[in-house]
Amino acid sequence: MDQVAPGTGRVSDDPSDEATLRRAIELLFFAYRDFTDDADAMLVRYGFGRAHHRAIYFVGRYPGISVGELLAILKITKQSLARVLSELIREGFIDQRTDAADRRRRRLFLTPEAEALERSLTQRQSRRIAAAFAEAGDDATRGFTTVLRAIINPEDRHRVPDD
Amino acid sequence: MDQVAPGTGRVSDDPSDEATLRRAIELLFFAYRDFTDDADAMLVRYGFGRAHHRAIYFVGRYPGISVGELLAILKITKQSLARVLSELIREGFIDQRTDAADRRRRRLFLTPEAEALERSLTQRQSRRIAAAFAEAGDDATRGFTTVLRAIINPEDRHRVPDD
DNA sequence: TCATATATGTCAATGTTACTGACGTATTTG
DNA sequence: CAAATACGTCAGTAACATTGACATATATGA
Repeated sequence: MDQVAPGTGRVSDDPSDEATLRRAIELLFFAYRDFTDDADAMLVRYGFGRAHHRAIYFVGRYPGISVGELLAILKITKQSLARVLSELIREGFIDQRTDAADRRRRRLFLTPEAEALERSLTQRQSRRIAAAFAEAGDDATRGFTTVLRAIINPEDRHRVPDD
Repeated sequence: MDQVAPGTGRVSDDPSDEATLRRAIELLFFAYRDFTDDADAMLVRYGFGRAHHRAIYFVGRYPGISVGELLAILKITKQSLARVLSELIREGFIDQRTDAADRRRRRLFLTPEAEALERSLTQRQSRRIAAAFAEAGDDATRGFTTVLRAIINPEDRHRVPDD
């Protein structure tokens, strides 16, 4: 195998070799697996899943967001979102208000209860990220941000602040 | 809002403030969304989903892996894996061989067809990662790796090389 | 104004991935 | 031999996603 650089006994640092890329793939898998677990564990108590969480998160992030914009962020189908959204509305987690200017648009808002849940979920995940940042240092943190942004499709990079 | 550091007009770099942590959460979401899309698009042609991909990936990564070890990696239930695995075996993508020493164990291997599929899927995802690494630079790449590893539960960090 | 486009909601049918909990069997190990 | 381990399998359930078609309200451009 060419996984070990000659003489070092470690994975090569050449960022384009296969071992390095596979390592990145695996890091993404394991990190995302554990990262989502933090929230999943809380959501079961509400009968919600990951899709509900994502909707709550982005409605909280962009209060008054329209259904169409939320669809563009989540990249799921209208039906998938509709089910999740109608459950959240029925359970009193999301309010829908017709846009005053363009009355085709429904603007979405979190109820106070949902805001509390969102804060709690985000806090959990933030704790994990903050611990990793502290452990890795500021330099690594900047690198993490830079690479993750570069992984995102160019047309969607504007969705994350600090361009 | 305290999202803007005084005088900079940009998101603060303090890696523990809320805006930075939320940005990290969003980066993870968007990056993982686009990253998995690469493979998902190929898998539909085989009638496979993300779970099949993960099984194929890790059996390819660790030829002869046991069912139990695969479960520990994927962190899904035995039943979920059993369905995926039996489909892959039935379709000729995975071979099962009883371990010679401990005959309770079933060791899993990719068939040549699955190896080809695995390479093709991994290549797609690698291309995205490699492009991001090239764009971000070696320094950022190391930071990315360091932080992602720190996000993973400590007891599972050994699963990714270069400890 | 009229035709077209947009935003949203909703229907039916379907598939993948996941869960819990229980049980059976073969095999290894103390 | 008893207990633990590895694996497979049963039944039932649910979350999350898909495609495609259709309805409605509203906005907008020719």
